Amino acid sequence: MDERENYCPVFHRAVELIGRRWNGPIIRALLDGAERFGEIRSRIPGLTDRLLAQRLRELEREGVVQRVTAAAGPVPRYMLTPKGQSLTPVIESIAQWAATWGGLPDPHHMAIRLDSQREN
Amino acid sequence: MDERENYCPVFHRAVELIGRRWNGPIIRALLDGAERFGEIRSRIPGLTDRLLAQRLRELEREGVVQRVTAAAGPVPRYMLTPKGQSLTPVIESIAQWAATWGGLPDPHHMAIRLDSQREN
DNA sequence: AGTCCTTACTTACTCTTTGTAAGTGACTCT
DNA sequence: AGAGTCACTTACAAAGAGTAAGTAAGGACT
Repeated sequence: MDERENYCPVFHRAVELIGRRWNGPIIRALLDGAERFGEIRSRIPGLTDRLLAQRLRELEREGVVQRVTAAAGPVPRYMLTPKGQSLTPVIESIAQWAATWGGLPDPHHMAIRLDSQREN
Repeated sequence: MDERENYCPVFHRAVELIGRRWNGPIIRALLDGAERFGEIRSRIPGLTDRLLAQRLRELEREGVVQRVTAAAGPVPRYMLTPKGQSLTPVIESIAQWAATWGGLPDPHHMAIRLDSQREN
């Protein structure tokens, strides 16, 4: 009785890549111009070295991020590939949704908290 | 030296809610018209009862999903709240991205697989 | 030149979240 | 009444994430 009419593994893979813990904020930091390891980390409270290193490697394997070690400066830089940059509309639509529905646990509390948080 | 210029906890929360394991496909199934527990589960290969029940409860707490138990039919139905329905553009932008960059591990293989998968 | 410091990781260990599998109670169908 | 489905729940093992400490490479200071 299996009715997987419109299930899409490609979508599934994408949403779990983007949504995997810390990946959203990491991609966002990169889109916002962060390039160095410590720069990304310092923009994301709670994110540790271990996980950042791991996530960057994964994103690199997925072709979203590129690690660049310039001959001159031995400090590695991270940047988004075209595939990574094309996530802009995704990040923006999430930011938009978050801005609208922000920190509202459930509809009953909507009115109460409408004025608290509000930036993107 | 902490430069959290434009970090946004509301965004962080949103991206981890949407991207949490199984949540993307679950929301998509609901947007596509699935209403019953087993209906959702059968559309998402790999998703088990345990996790679906847990995710639905969480999404309910977040005000994204509403569980409706009609007096007549004791079979519960699930539906998206307005907050949940407004995730449409997010899901669509991810589907769009997935359709374009589908299952491409890295840019080098782009050309090779351009014609394989392609639906949303 | 040597020591001190920062940066970008890695490793070891613990705790939480998932996956797997097997129930359970409510209703339905025959 | 008995068997089957449906919507969960419970128990346990495996995987992932958090915490903390360590390390190699490069620069700055003296």
